[in-house]
Amino acid sequence: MQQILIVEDELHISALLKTHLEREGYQCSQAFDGITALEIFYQQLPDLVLLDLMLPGKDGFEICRTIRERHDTYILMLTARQEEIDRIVGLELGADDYVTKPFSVREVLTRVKVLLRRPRTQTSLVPHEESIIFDELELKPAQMKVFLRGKLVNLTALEFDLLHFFMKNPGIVFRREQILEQVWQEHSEVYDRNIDRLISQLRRKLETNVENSKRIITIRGVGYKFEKK
Amino acid sequence: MQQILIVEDELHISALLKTHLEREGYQCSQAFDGITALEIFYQQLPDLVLLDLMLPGKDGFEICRTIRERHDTYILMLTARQEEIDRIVGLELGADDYVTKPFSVREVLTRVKVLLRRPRTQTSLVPHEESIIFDELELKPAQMKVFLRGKLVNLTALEFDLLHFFMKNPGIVFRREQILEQVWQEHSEVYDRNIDRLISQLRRKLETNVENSKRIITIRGVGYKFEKK
DNA sequence: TTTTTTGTTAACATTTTTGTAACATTTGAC
DNA sequence: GTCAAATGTTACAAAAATGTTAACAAAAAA
Repeated sequence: MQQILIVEDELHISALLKTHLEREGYQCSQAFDGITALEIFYQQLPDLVLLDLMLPGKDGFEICRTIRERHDTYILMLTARQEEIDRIVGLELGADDYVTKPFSVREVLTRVKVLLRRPRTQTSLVPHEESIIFDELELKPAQMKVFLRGKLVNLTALEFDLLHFFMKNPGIVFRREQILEQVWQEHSEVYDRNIDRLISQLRRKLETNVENSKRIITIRGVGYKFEKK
Repeated sequence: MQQILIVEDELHISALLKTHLEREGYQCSQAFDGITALEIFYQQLPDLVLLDLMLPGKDGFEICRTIRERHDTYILMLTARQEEIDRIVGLELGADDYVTKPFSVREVLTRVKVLLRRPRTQTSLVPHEESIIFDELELKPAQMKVFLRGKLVNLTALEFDLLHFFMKNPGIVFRREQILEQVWQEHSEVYDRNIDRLISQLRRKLETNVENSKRIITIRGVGYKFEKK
C-alpha cells in the first residue's frame, strides 16, 4: 500500500486531505510543523509528501531541499501565493507538482494519483535483489559479486555499479549523459570520457578472449548498451 | 526558440494565450479545430501542445493519442469539466499535465514553463516509445535497431536518426530545411546536400532490390517523405 | 603515518563517421 | 528531343568519437 505524508499546519485542511486520501486507499500520516515532518519522513519513507509551504519550524522549501538531497519520494507542494509558485518553479526545488490554495480536494487527489502512477525514474526491468544471469555471466546484487563461468571476477565498486546498471537494462542504448546520471549519480561533475575508460576496463575483465564474448557494445555517436545476446 | 502549438477553438482564449506566451519568448502557432491541429503539428513539430479537449473536427483525446503514438512532444490539456480530468488521468492518455477551465493565464504560463524546462530525455530513463513497424521494416527506438525482413540493418547514429524521424512522420512531406532542423538539430550549419547523400546511403541499406521497396520518396523541388505504402 | 587501491584526467593512437566536392543521372518544362 | 535544374552517387579528406595507456590525485586500508 502506498504511503503519503501530509505536512500541513492547518488542522482542518490536513484532516480533510487525510480522510479523502484514505478513502482512495492510501495510507496517511500527518505532520503539523517542519521539524516533525522530517522526523516522520525518515521514520516512514513515504511514497509521496504533500507539503505545505508556510509552516512553523522549517518551511517547505527547506524540507523539500532536504528530502530531495537523498530521496526520490514524490513531492506535491501546496501553496497559497503566486510568488511562492514562482519560487518553486524558479529555484528548481525539485518538487514534482504543485497545487494552489484554495484548492479543491479533488484537484489534489487527481494530482496525487497521477504522480503515484508514474514509475520512478530508476526504472529497471529486473527486480533489484535477485541474481541477474546471462549465460556464463552472473551478477549478485546483494553480495556485490560477479561471476564469469563460475569464477569470481574482481570488480571495484564503480565497475560493479556500471555493470549492474547495464545488466538491469539489457539491450537498451544509453547516452553517456544518462550513464553518468545513473551510475555516478548526483556528483556527476565528471568528465564524460571516464565512462569510456571504465568500460574499457570492464571489458578487459569480462571479455576474456573467448569467442563471442562481446557484451558491452559501443554505439558510436550515442553511447553504449549491454547485449544479452 | 521553443515552439508552442495552441489548439483551442475559442478565439479570444487562443489569442490571450498567444499574447502572453509570446511575451514570455515562446513562438506560437494556432489551430482552431482538430484537423488543422494535426496538420500544423506535423508541419512545425512544436515542443509543446496546448490542447483543448472540446474541439470541432477531432476532439482533444484523439489528437492527444495520435501525437503520442510517435512523438514525445509535451502535451498540456485545457479542460472544463471534472469528468474530463478523470478521463485524462484514468485513460493514461499520455498528457503531461492539465489545467482546468476557467484558468488563470498565469497558471498556464507556469505549467508551460515547468514542462519546457524539464529535459525531455530525462523524463524516463528508458524511452517509452514502442517499435515502429511498416510491413517488413521495423525500428526499435530504445535499442536503436532497425530490422528489414527480420534482419538487422547496420546504421550509423545519423542514419538512424534520419530514418527514425521519417518513420515517426509517415506520409508527411518535409522540406530540406525542416529535416536539417529536426535531425541535425541546432548544429545545423550544414550543407543541404548532405541530406541527399545520407538518403542515398539509407536507401542503399534499406531498399534492397526487391520489387516495390521504395520507402523514401523524393519530392522534386521540395524535399522528401517516407511512405508507409 | 605509509601503503595500496581506486577514481579522475590527460594524452595519444586508432577507428568511424560525416561533410564537401565532383561528376553522373534523372526529371520536367519547353 | 533538348536543356537546365534538381537529385543521385561516389570518393576522399577532415572531423569526431572511441580505445587504451599512463600519470596523478584522492580515498581507503594497513
